[in-house]
Amino acid sequence: MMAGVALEHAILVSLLEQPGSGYELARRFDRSIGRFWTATHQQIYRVLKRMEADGWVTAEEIDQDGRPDKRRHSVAAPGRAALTTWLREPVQPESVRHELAVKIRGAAFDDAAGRAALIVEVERYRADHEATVHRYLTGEQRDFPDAGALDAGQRLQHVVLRGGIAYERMVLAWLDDVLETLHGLGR
Amino acid sequence: MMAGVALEHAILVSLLEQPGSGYELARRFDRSIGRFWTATHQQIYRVLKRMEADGWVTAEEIDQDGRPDKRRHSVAAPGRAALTTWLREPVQPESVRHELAVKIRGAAFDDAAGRAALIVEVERYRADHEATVHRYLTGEQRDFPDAGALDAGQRLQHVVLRGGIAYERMVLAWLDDVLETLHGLGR
DNA sequence: TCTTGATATGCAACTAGTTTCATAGCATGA
DNA sequence: TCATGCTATGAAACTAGTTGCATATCAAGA
Repeated sequence: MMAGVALEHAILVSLLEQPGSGYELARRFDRSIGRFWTATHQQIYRVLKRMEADGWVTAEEIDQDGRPDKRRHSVAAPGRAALTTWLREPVQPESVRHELAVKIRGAAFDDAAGRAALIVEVERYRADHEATVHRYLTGEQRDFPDAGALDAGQRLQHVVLRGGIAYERMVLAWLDDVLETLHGLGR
Repeated sequence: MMAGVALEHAILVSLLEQPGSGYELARRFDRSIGRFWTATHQQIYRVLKRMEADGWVTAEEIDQDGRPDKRRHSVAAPGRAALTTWLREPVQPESVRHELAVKIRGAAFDDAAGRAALIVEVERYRADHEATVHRYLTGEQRDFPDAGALDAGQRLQHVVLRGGIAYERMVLAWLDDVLETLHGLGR
């Protein structure tokens, strides 16, 4: 296993927090985990299958009524050992793919119509982030109502969520700066 | 060309700002562009070759004394047209791969020794970001000393740099929160 | 002279991630 | 009954990104 390859590890952490099916994991990656690690369901099912073959996770068939059966995965001892090993490796620098920043610098090579279109896009993008921060704040109220009464795992989940909130707020303030700058070019 | 596939476009923007060799592009990706789009030199040379074959960029052999020859690339009309088309496509959400956040949540499933090791890693990580924000601030002073006397391209580069600075400051504040939380678990 | 280090370019093999497509159960409402 | 939509899993093909290697020029210093 290479250092920095973390989808396996993100899945292990998520399954340790709460066992679940591939489908459930995919939804968690769309919400909570997806804040800092994205993955599609295809990728998750593939990696889950590999981890099962390697004995890192076990699966249990669950009959459900009212909906299709599912396979609930749990972390086995070798998976937990692999996670511990990985946890003690040096942290890789975060990698960012920020398309909007490329487009903003690219706007210098487009005309007024292109910059007007970019303003519209930035406003839409801003609305998305506005919605995200509200979702995070609602989740924070729901999951961590009493900051004094949390166990270790909850405190760690909470500090990561606070990071997500701080990130979203920073983005919103920066997008206001971007919009002001873009409007300023027209004057 | 798929939407959201932006290495080509990041290279086009960088070459429009300033023509240069693959090597120079790789250094820019380590510094300025790399703030929001990472790429290794191997990837850059490969994509550059493809863009040259597609007529998006042209290359000119430059004899240098005191160092090896290089091939300076410039954007050709089809490349500029491709960039304009891409600029007007909807902006994809930024994708984040934040390994540290996974490890913080993972620390709930490690022992006290593991958490102590994580604290050391977070401190090292914090020092890296501290150095980065200083580098950005120095670059800001150097490249944008007089905010009133900038052309459109410089203003757009400046607002992206301000985003980088805001991001780094947010990260530093959050890492302080993380360290406090990790220390709090031991008490 | 020999080593180190920066500049400069590139191939080959591998791993990770995305996109498209396919299947199927079951609930709800038109 | 039929369409829609959510739950649930997965294959196959493709594209992007990483890692390891290879090569070469030239400067500076041991």
